[in-house]
Amino acid sequence: MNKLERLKEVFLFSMMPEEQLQKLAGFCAFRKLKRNEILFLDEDKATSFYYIISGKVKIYKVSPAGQEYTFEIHKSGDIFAEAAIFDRETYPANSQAIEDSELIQIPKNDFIALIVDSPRLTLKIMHAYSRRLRSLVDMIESLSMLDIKARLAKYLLQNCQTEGGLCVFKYKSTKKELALLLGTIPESFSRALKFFKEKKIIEEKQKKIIILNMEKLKSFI
Amino acid sequence: MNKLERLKEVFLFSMMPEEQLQKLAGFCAFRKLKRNEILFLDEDKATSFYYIISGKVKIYKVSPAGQEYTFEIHKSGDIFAEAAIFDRETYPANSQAIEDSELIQIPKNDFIALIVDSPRLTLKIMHAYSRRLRSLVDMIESLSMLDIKARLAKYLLQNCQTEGGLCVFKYKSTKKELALLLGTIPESFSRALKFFKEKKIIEEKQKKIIILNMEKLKSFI
DNA sequence: CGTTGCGTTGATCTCTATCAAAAAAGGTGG
DNA sequence: CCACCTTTTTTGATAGAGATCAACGCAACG
Repeated sequence: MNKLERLKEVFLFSMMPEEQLQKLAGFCAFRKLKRNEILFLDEDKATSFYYIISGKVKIYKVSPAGQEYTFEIHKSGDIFAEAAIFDRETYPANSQAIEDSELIQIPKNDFIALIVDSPRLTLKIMHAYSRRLRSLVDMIESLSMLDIKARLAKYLLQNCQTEGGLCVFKYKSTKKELALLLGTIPESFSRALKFFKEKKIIEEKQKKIIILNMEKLKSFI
Repeated sequence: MNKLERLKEVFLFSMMPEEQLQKLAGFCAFRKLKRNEILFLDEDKATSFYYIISGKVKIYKVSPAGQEYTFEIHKSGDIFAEAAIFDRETYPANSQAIEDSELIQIPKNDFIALIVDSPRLTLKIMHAYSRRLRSLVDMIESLSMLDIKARLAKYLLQNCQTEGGLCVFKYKSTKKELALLLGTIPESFSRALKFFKEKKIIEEKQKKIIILNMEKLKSFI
């Protein structure tokens, strides 16, 4: 997979026009970190932010007494130190790889320049942000208001696609990941699926879930 | 409350510099809608987006057969039709007040102009978005990983302020709202508070929660 | 003083995480 | 293609967290 393709997988960049993406590819860098390698230290000048392709990176502080406190552990798919892009001049904490990791490093100033002299890009990014905000708020609502069956029903209805008159949801990964995405565990997820299958509301084939009765499914939300 | 103050309450605008906010106040409009009044129709030119001060507004479509389907019901505090700001030329659905409502109407083009010729504003807005994204992701993690006590502990630790050597969390609204914010109900929230009070980890005074033992509180996360 | 809304407490019941184990699905090598 | 092993998924039994329902204390307020 080349640089450009990898960049497109990062949510923040996924809606960027091709032209800008190529510029971005021009100044971003791919970096590999060995386990325990330090990425940056507290108070270092914040020149870049990062996207994790693989591995894990922790963000931590060390107290005057030498006590270490970990704030966050970022994993593959995360963007981090991005606060540095928009406000801070220095990093607010230390960062160290806790596994061998691969990162994309994006220099802050080049990125800001890219944004600033391209209103269209700005709007695209804002739009991407808006959509993401909306979907996160939606997820929070679901988690706090709905039980597992309802969350599953909602998820299927929101993510299905019509295919030969039928609504089908296809997934690539494992059911375990779907379960986690819905804020539950594989066992409970399996039981929720079973529930709808027994009621003939859905049907499973390989890695497809076919919705047989959308109205009934909706009624569980 | 004047126009400017009201605007500051809208998250999207809350981090805008005063100067720009005043411009915004110059071209936004306050509108009142009677129950059942139509705000815009599907395919109408999308000239504005809206913030709801009070009331409820639904977004809906009508099928060729005359069947109506409601997509969303927006309530006070929501921004809506904001997709229109960033990508679309026309509204993607109809919108109608389902209660008497009051809205702030923000013309899209004026708003875009405000953004576009002010890179600093752009960055501010992006920064605000970033922070909000982060906090929402954090909330999702909490909801799916932590029990009520842990969520309360985390929330208090994240939102407390030092005051005379003590860490204090002050709230303005009701406990009911705090409960909902933590994804639970007043009864359970009250029990969680009681749990920490009995353990002498926190103390309540009026609308303040005083953290007596931060270490112990942390240990519940 | 009644009334109204908020907060707390108690009793109960449901949902779902957990633990344990079986079943099914995928690989792998012969 | 089959036997074997690993991983994923399902099923069952159990326990615990938290929602629900009901009732009461309490303050603000007309």
